[in-house]
Amino acid sequence: MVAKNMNDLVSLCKRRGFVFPSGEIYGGLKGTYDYGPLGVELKNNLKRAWWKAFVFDRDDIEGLDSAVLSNKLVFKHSGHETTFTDPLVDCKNCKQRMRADKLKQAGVCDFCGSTDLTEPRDFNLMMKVNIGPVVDENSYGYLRPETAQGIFVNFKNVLDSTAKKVPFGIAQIGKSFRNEITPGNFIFRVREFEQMEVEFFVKPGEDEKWHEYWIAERRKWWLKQGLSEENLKFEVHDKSDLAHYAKACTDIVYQFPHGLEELEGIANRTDFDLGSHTKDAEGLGVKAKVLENKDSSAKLSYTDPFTKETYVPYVIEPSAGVDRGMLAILNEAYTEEKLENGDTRILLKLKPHLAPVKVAVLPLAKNNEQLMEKAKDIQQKIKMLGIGKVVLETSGNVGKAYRKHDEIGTPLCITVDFETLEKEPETVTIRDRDTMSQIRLPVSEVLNYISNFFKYI
RNA sequence: GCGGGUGUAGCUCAAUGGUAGAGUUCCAGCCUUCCAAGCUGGCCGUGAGGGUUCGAUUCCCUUCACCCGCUCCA
Repeated sequence: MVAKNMNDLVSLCKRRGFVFPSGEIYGGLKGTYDYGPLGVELKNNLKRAWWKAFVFDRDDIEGLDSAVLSNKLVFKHSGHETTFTDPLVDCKNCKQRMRADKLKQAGVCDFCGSTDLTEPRDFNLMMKVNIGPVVDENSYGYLRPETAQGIFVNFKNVLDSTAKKVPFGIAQIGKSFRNEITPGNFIFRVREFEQMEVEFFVKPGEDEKWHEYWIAERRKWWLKQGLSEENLKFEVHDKSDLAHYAKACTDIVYQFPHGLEELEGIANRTDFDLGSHTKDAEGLGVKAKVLENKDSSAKLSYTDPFTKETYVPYVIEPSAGVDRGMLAILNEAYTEEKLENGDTRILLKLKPHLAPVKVAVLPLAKNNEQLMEKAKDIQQKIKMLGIGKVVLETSGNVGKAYRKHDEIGTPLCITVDFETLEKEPETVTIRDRDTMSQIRLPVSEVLNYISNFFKYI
């Protein structure tokens, strides 16, 4: 499948209420978007699918929701204060901008060879925020640049309160903030974004095996969300291109409209994180290069109950972007279909569990009170199934209503017509979004049909 | 942040230094017998600020946002 045009996706998102530029009536704010009535449903559905797969369906992962506001010591010891800063230089000759520390030759422009470069300037990617009513030079903290650190600093709390045994993981979904130098490509790169991360703690030496395991798991999960195999690729990072915390990293990349780009990073973070946040790293035999930590009050180690061996676990981190995931899913689902009469039908072929609206109930004619009453009655019954959003669709005529729900990805439309009123037992038609085919069933069977249809994969 | 481009109705697109228009969407009413039907009426707009001018959506400046390229690694 070919990547779609980003403009078509942006336009649909705006038109139907998935995504709006944030604070649009005031001109917007760079790198921020608001999710509308349908967008929030899709996003919640995606997060719920993730949470179910990794927290509910497994016994070796626990959930967490840590604070966005962070004590600055967390990001001092995580290494972000020093490494989350990019020194950039501009070439005065050809006007290109480059990472000062990644120039092919120091002091020489990669593009035109000029040596007329500006002094390196630091771009700090972390958002500093004043905390507390009194503003002074020490009253700041950070909006977390990643959810991961909230997990590491709670390692001991979770271990003490749940009696988990290594290997085990902690999962978290939440907002993170980065002063991206150049936000762009719609919701792909934004300054406020949402992550879904598992930090999976393993015994040193078993880390590479678990790394491979998680790469495979995560691939399977994205396929279940509807991404196609041909648009999903892997990229193994070069040793020279690793983040400060990682020993190895494999990205799951997706063919977005704007290019092949990262959807999720799966990193082997070694014992760098727990090692950085623990006291007495040296005494615990931490292998990663970490600085001595005199601020932490805890030993972040684990003692094997059988062998009595004490060590600082290694961490495998599958870290996915929610917003990016949603963009990938929208891109994948967006379909333009030529109809026999020459019309184009736009539809979102979303997986049922992700669809913002699960079922639309349509009275064939909205000026008929009996049809309306019956439709409302059936809508109520479907709502009681607890599958999600079920709407009564009364705009336009049936054809229009079908097209509208095609475009927002509603998998099933139930139409209440005159036959429903006339015959016993009462029947309605169920229309399938992707095939446009209809079947007629008694209402009682329809409820079963719908429950089964939306039974989670 | 730098270079280049773009901002007119929810969407797609017109027009003009002199009252900003169409299609579609949306809302209301009439109608309705399964895939964007019809009729009537209605809501909504020159991204924001300033300048030139008798008059600016149009020309100039500033700003904001978006798109493409450079750096981004969810």
